[in-house]
Amino acid sequence: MSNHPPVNQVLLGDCIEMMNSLPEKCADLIFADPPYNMQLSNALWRPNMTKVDAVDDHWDKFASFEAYDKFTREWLTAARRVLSDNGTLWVIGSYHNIYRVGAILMDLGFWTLNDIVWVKKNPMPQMKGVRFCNAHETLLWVKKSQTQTKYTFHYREFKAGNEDKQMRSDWHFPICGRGERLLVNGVKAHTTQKPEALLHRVIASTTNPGDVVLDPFCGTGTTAAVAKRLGRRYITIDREEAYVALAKERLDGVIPTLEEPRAEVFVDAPKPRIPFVSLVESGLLAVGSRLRFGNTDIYASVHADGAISAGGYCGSIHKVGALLLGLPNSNGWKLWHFTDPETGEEKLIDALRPSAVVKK
Amino acid sequence: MSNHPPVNQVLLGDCIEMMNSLPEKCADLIFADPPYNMQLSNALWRPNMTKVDAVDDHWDKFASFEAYDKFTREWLTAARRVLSDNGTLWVIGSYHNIYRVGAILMDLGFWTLNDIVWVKKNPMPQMKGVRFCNAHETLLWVKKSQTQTKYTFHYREFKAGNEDKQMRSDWHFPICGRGERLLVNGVKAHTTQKPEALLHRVIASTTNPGDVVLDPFCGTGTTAAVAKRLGRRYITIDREEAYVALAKERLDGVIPTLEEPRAEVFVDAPKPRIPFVSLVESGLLAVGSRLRFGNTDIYASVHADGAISAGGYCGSIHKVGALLLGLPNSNGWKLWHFTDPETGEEKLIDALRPSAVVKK
DNA sequence: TTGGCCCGTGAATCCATCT
DNA sequence: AAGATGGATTCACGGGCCA
Repeated sequence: MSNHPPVNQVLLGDCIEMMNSLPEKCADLIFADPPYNMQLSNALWRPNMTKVDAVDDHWDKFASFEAYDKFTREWLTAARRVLSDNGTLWVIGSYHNIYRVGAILMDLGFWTLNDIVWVKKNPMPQMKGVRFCNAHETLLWVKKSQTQTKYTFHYREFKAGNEDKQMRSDWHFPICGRGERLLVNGVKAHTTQKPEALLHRVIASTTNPGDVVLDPFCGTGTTAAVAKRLGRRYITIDREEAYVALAKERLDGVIPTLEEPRAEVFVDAPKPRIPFVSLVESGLLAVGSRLRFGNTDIYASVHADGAISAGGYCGSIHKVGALLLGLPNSNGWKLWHFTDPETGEEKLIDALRPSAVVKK
Repeated sequence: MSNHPPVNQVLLGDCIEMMNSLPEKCADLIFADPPYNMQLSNALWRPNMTKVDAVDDHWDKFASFEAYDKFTREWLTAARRVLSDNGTLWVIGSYHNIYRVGAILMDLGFWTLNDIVWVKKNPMPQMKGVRFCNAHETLLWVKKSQTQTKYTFHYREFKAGNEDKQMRSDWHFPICGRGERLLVNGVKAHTTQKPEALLHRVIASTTNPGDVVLDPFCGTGTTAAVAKRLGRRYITIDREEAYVALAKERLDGVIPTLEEPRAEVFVDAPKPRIPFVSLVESGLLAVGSRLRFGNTDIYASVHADGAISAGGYCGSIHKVGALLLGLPNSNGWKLWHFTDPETGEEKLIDALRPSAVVKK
């Protein structure tokens, strides 16, 4: 295998073997929708196709849980190897498998960022009236380790797209409907095809354009299709030739929708980081000028080196502010006010930061 | 220990030992809110520079995942012994623990009926903008084994109380706020008190009046309080004397709200905005309160699950109303009147819907 | 009485960079 | 590598105060 991963391809084969043949740390994001076929079918029948009738035949169930756990550990271990050190991983599942997957993720050292519930607008009803209608699925979003500090998350952008409120852990989407669902000879091509809207939120929120998105359980290729549409690269794997063929055909029809470049000024973005002293150096604040602490009677005087003096303390705007507040730390930019020499208005020194950058 | 369980008591002691000292199979329902093993490290400050009052209670400290798993296996094993063969068990948790709990439940032979997501209307925000806002918790509802055939589930009644649509796995309740939260000397008595509305839905949907409800992690006694209010018996355990004393005092103040007997004929039929049961869960309508049918002499009584009984029929506000009118269907919101406890005025229950929406 | 504003607070695995 | 420093970051609801 080359040093460069085979991007924008649908690979045929066992996902564990295929991932192990890819270069290390080549994926920026992994999204996985693994099978969970261990209970409803397997647990009812023994391997020799006799029906399990014992009331508490734990052996059979235990064996199939173990097999599922082994499979899960193996594909997650392979996934971990190909995941970039700044990458994150998503797994989707239902109550049949997600608890086992979640526990194994923790055991392998992954660290949970969020669990997300996909609340279905139109779930399959509960036919027999013996349970609550199962109207959601669960996604786990994890990083490689507790100590990993960097990962991609477009918090600010999704907040802007969500009525200026931070995006929550409950996501509301309809299930994959008739217009979206892939059919082969009039019957659905895959039983658990996921809606593109769900993958859109996953990929758009936790990757950047150009990133490599890996899906080890391709199916109809929804992950790869949304990745391609959003200008990401993809690698996806399935061991069924039929799915590989289907996904390739689907992907051929996907045209990336190019975003225009983002405007320079993001409203509500943090101010540029500048040293406080540059306000003094640039003349925006005169040496010796006075800063009011909040709306109190406490004033600080500005020194030529960017330190300030107030209440008997000399130090940074942050440290002096924190001491006056009795807190371990503070953001001095949001505490101190200067008097605008033109209007006589009192304003936060925070308002001077953009000017200082322009002046540089 | 006697053959009869010590019902309607708050027991002081380790829940594993205490459960092992109870008679076998004495509980019809177990609801457990175990420690979540939150693993918090540093203090968290809000943007307004106040400190988040974190859950740093000693009872939430575990040395490792293994220690937490061992604890979980032990209390679940003890719970299994005291759970009736027709009983079911609920556990609530967050992503910190629920995946481990779920896997262990399966390993012990419990069989999942549903996982339920409690979607919080008003969660604590994500302070640092580095994740999605964690806006839900998860409940697991399980039976003792795959082969268990009998358990209590008031499917029809909750469907009747939910606009004639089957109750789903996503439950929307606000968190336990001021007003409901117990205070001791002005500070919260417990860091993780659960809202009564949540327990109402659990207990009303999966037990019958007179059933024994066991909660091994009593805390402020919410489970027992709701059980008592709904005419169930309770056993609850805590190893902290302070919590036991608090719960006892709380329970002394709880008066059971008696339901009238259910009418013989249950009307079951399909129709739809706010589930009527929300009015009951949120306390806007008391269990057992009476609703007047138009300006007639006919009165209905309200059941804990949102069904009503009147004129010999039990069912939704819509279907019972329709039968009384001799029509195929009706809008129950426009038919039934309640008496405002403050003014003594009769008003349409429709008038309560906005309040319920706000609460939701 | 009512409406508006301010403040407190809730199960939270919650920073980035430089020295 | 660990510690110090700069400075970025929140939503819904209820209660109390004041006009």
